[in-house]
Amino acid sequence: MNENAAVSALAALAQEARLRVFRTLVGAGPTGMTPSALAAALDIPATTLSFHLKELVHADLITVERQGRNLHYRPALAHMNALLGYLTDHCCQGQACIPSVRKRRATC
Amino acid sequence: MNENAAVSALAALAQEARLRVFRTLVGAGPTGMTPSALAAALDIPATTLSFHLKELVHADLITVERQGRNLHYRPALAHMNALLGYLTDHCCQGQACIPSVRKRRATC
DNA sequence: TTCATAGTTCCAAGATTATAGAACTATAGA
DNA sequence: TCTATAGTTCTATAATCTTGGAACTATGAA
Repeated sequence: MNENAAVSALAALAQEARLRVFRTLVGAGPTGMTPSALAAALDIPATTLSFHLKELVHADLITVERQGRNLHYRPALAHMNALLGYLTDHCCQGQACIPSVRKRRATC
Repeated sequence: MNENAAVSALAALAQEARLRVFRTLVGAGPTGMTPSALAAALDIPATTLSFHLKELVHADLITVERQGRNLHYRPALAHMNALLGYLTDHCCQGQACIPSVRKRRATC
């Protein structure tokens, strides 16, 4: 994860609808969710949702796979974790994390 | 850290100049840095820098304190760690972190 | 006071992002 | 092939963000 990728991923998550989409996909687990299920769950018009899904795909935070007539979107947890790693590295640079966080993070 | 605060913090970091400012402040340690030092280090015009610093302050990611004629900006590490905690919680929801990340995160 | 330095706010322009209807593409089933 | 369903792309509009010069505010020193 470099600076550009980090900015892209952060920008993708820095929007209420997209953060909700991502969180919902994470909650859905490895099966993923179709756009129609997401649209119903989050009450977002199909075209708007499609726009946001594309943003998340471009930022490598979710993946998509077709199964018959449906698409399945899934969270790219490895990339999300790479982002967390990048932020962790650059928030701790030159000093220790504050203890409360070191503890909470280890229980993840 | 709630959804709104997370979106604000993510948006504040989702911009190349601001991410660099934040990283530079983290690197500077507890003394912080003045806007002129930041402007020199990052080659950003004063007005543009001031705009970005305000965004970061509004997102609670940095703090500012006047000392005589100078201002000292410092990273708000607790808030940054709260953001990481929020993201960690919502990326791991319902399933374990992938192992490689659990390891790396614990060494932070 | 007066001046210089540090930094901000004001402002206008340009660029980017978000929203959602209409039209289009792809797939499965009859 | 024809039709219905799933989803996307096209398009226009509105909103928001970014940039940086000019003018302004605040502080310390002479």
